[in-house]
Amino acid sequence: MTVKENLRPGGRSARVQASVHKAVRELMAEMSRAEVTIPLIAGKAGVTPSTIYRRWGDLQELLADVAVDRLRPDMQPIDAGSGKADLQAWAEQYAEEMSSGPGREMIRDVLAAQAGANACKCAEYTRQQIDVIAERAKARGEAFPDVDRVMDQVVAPIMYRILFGDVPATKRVRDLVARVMSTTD
Amino acid sequence: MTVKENLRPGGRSARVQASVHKAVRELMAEMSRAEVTIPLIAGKAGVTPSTIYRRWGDLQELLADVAVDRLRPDMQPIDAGSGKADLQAWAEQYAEEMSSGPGREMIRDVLAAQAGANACKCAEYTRQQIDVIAERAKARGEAFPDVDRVMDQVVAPIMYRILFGDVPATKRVRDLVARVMSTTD
DNA sequence: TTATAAAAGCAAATTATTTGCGTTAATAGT
DNA sequence: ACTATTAACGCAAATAATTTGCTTTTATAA
Repeated sequence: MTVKENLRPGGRSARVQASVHKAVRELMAEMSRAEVTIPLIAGKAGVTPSTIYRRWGDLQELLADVAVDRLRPDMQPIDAGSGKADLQAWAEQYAEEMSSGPGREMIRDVLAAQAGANACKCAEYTRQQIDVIAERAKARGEAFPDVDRVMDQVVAPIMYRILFGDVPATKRVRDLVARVMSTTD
Repeated sequence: MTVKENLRPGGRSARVQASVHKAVRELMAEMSRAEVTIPLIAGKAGVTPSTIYRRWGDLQELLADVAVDRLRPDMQPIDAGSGKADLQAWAEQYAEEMSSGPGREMIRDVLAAQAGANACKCAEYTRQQIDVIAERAKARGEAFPDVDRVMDQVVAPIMYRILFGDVPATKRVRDLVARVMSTTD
């Protein structure tokens, strides 16, 4: 039994959404963000511009919708043997991905949209990844800091630097992890 | 002696910039952001739309330019008697201002723009405020954490929550300050 | 199978953006 | 103080994006 998304007549399944998302991803790969327009996307997706305008409102909302999709982690954090090693490996990869050109653009797209729901989803994805690491550590019998604490002391500083300044260096990420793992409270 | 901004002929002083900024501020006060357009701003500022397009490129860059201006602190952090009290008072006010409706919009405008320079400026303003608090504490002979540390453990978590989720509660802000002031390194 | 309603297509109307060219005004050099 | 120079601005035409009214299509409910 498939899940029905629309409970009323007129539901249009996900065909348009899928082809529009695909068109956005492809266009963003082959040209600069400033050159991507809704008529262009519509043409590539085989739909009318007005369909996109009515469904997403404007380009920013559409880009945010696509970006949050691409920001969803596609795998579990790797198991590096201990909670600290897991968190360190995860944080380094996170910092690298998010500070890359495409990573930065996706974050910007998500934050630039009016609807705040997309940004919340991103934070939720991150939190879930850390949750996995925390649960694994607890299952091993290790001490592991509260997830909120990790969000505050590791994730937030990494993201702040990416958004408001430079790329966080690997050493700095390691320091952040070391600090949160060393403090008892 | 006034500082010359343009070293070549043709410099146009700051008249247009001032009137356009003023028009943006006034329009943003009386209508929603989605309704503000460049032709509207141009009309109110008494300039031609093409002037704005040529000077700022697009609406986002203009809004970012105005926002970073408004985000500049207009006074020194208040002196509450001690480094910890200073930082606590400052952090609470910062969190409140930035999580307010206008505050969120200004941050979004700054981050949504392509040019990263505006975002850097914002972080620089914040860092300067904390610098003042730190210097004052040192002048009193108090211990005070490194400014980078305060950025990581107080400013970044506040901003992360504002951008990616809920409004940070006062209690949480106080906890962040208490933690950074208690750890030796 | 049929009725219904949400979403999509189409095209005209509106609005925003770009661009070429003439004009204005700030500075450099005399 | 005067003139030459050049960047920025105004204007208007051309182009492109967005909105909107109406029709058609299609997924679901009955």
